[in-house]
Amino acid sequence: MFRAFSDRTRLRIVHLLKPGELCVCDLVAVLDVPQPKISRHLSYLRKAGFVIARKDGLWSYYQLAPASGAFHRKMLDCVATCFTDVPELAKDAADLESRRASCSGGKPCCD
Amino acid sequence: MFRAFSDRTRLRIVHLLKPGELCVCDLVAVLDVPQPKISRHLSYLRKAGFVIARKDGLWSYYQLAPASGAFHRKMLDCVATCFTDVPELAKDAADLESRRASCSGGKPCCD
DNA sequence: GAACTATATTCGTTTAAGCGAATGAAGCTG
DNA sequence: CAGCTTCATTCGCTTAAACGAATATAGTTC
Repeated sequence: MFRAFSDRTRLRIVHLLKPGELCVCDLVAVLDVPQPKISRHLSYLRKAGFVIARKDGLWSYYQLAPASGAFHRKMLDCVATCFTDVPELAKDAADLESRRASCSGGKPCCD
Repeated sequence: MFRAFSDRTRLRIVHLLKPGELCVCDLVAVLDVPQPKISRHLSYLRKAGFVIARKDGLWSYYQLAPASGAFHRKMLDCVATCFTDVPELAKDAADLESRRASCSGGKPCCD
């Protein structure tokens, strides 16, 4: 369980997913890591029950899974606190914001 | 940070230390793992700032470190919740209790 | 001080995690 | 259908974590 959060990339993903669901291409663009790496970590988080996937045509959207128990809830709480301490994570959120602003269409812009 | 808790043996140690300080030999006896392994994990936890050591003659006593910040506090909170979910941890606590009963001296009994 | 006890550390090996590159699968578009 | 886009998965490799065995350290007891 703790192991799911013991990786930097996974933490960054969870952080970005906190406000709401995101497309895989958004994560790739904002975190600036190769797409297979993102998919691998998303798969890990999905199997651990921390995120859920939704497919819409060509795109896959991920969001945090609703807490499945007391431990899960505490865990998310704990992660949220951790976010305020790590500057890199704040930068990710800002990057996402600016990306959101630049592509205003209803569909994601993955180019 | 999360990585410190991502190991089964370390989680068991932290669990046993929750009620109060323990001697290394207690941990070795209760968890039934080799002494060097216990010492290695204690060293890990000490460097991560989660436990503190106290030496009294021939024995070393370890206890949980006081929370050093919001994140640390949440983390301990999270771990406490996790304990109720894992049966193996409950067994450890019971083993410690029975060991406590059998050696009633003021000093630990490490034989 | 010699033998013993509890704990810490080192060494070499094994095992698991994470990664890049390439490939596969599925849906869209023209 | 051909080509393109998004995402998932596999393969081989590299790196790091964890381990057992042996050894070192430091304090105790006789």
